[in-house]
Amino acid sequence: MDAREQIQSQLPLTEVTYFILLSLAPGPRHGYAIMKDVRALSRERVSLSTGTLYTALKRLLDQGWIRRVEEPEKNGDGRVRKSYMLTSLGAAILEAEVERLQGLLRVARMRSLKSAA
Amino acid sequence: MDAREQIQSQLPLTEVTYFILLSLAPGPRHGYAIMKDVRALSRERVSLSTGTLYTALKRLLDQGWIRRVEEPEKNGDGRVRKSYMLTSLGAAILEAEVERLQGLLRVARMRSLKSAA
DNA sequence: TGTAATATGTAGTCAAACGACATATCACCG
DNA sequence: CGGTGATATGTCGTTTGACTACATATTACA
Repeated sequence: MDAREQIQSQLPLTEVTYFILLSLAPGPRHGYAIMKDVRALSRERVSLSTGTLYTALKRLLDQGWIRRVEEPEKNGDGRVRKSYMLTSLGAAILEAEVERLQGLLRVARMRSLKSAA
Repeated sequence: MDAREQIQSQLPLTEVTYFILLSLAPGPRHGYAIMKDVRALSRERVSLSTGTLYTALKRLLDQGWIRRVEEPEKNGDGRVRKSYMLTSLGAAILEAEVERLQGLLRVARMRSLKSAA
């Protein structure tokens, strides 16, 4: 199995996974910031519960799609916030998912769905 | 809960559900024809197992998204093929899902995913 | 001092896709 | 006439992952 097939076999992403990866696309974020970002990105439609978020982050770490970022930035306090960033694998999977989504809309247009015009 | 919220609460569709509904968008089809159509629509990527297909069809019937079509067309033989068509609810849900997918791609563009350009 | 926002996590449940299995007919070829 | 592949419909058991509920702790502000 080549790299492309390896990636394709992970698709489709769930909506939750898609939004988490997309939230990390511009740069590192910690869990709670991801929650707020996803809510904003989805126009309040997707509100991650903490159960969903942290089990998803654990899974994404195991899969090697994201990794922990050591935070040099202790903002005065000593609080530890665990930040995450995309790995190159994670970024590749996100790109592949975007292409898959485009394919879904392409076939909707083929089937003359007015909303897909 | 108004009609729009009723529909929104059913999203996101799974990929399997999306393709089945899309396969029925142009008109009635029976199970096996749906299987072949989905395979073609997805460029061989999505190959429904019969376990997936028939349990999905049963669920979609229960939900009232599709309904059985009485087949007047017995093609010479007496074989019974069970055909299905979209209900107006099913069609509305498919349209809403197309709009959701467009939203997913819109945010990917916002995040400068090159593949979403 | 209390309450809302920030922040991270676990446990148990449920929906749905999947592979494996089962059955039957039809068309065609050797 | 017998076999094989396509057509056609279905069940069962497993696994994945999202969800709700629960649990804990800090910070900021009124």
